Amino acid sequence: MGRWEPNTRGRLEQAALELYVERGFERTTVAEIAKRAGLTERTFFRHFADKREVLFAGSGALRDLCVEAVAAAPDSATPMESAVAAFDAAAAMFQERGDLVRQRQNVIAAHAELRERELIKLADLSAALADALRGRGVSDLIARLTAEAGTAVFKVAFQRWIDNPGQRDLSQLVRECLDALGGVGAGR
Amino acid sequence: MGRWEPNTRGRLEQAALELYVERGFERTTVAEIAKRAGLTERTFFRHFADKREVLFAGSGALRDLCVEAVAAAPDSATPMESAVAAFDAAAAMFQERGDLVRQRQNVIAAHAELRERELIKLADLSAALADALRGRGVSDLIARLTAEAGTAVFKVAFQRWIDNPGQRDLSQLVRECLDALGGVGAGR
DNA sequence: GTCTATAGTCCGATAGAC
DNA sequence: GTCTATCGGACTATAGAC
Repeated sequence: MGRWEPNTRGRLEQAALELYVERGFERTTVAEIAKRAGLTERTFFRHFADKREVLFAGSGALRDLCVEAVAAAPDSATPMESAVAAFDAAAAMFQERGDLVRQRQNVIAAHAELRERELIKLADLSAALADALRGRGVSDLIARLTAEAGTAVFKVAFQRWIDNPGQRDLSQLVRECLDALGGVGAGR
Repeated sequence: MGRWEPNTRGRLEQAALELYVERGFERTTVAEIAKRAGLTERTFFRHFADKREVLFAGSGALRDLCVEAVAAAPDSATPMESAVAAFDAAAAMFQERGDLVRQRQNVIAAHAELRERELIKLADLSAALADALRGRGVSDLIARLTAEAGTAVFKVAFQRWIDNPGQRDLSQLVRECLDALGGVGAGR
């Protein structure tokens, strides 16, 4: 038991999300977030590189989860099947924290700066997936294409999941989108 | 002939790119850009929303070009064929300004902030393509999937084009990537 | 065109854990 | 002693308000 309250990062994350929801992202200062968490501005920046990053604290863990799912896919799996295993893992994580994810997504959708950050996190995920696929012996070109196209499909499925709350399972939506893309003919 | 030198925007764009190349994006201040263009800081911000945006001045025109290409595709074209027409138009534009595009891409690749901005411009392009496809009577789901997956393919092709200068035509690379993705089985 | 708030960095100080 | 986490103040540049 130390001098400080435990779980500094978590408190900052929660305070930030609350304030972003209450007053909007732009009308919230870092000083206010820190104050609500019982800390100072300076401490916020020790934990998060900038005001946006605090909303994406879980993205590293999500990426690791996806990479592990690709690595754990059976040898017989095609590149796209391996990628789908990753998205299933991601979908399960989102499904679990449904309300929190939706609240967070509302904030992100309302601010271009946050959408930018979200997109680069997705690009990081895609790069990590491509790496994982190369680790399975997939060629560089196919690894990149599978990761990018898979991420694109996931993006569409996720958006549908957000827009239609409680209608369908996210991983089911991913499969439907993938089938639809196959039907449209990626190579035609 | 007015009181001011002509082509204010263009001069700011050129000064910015030069300085970003010479000293790096972060080590360049807006005041320096304005000074080199013979203008004031204030004028810079009247033309560009922020320090990043000056590198993406052409993105609106590129998006329009792509949208027009989709609209101009023959009625018999599949959604993906229409999207490919858009990417062909984009490829021609990039091919034409090869050196400038590479210089600009070097700067972007070196700075996360700029990659973020690039990604949102690509997302805007994808959204515009989806809109154009819906305008052709394509369903919302297929329009989004085609636009997102097509953009994903273009991203990979563009990266290869940047990494291997002068080897192959960009539009040819797009086709090769699309074929490779079709081969890997988007829907399997 | 001037003024100002805020983001974000840098330096150092401090206080506990080990 | 070392390591790590918080805090304080001064500072620059961006970006928006007036």
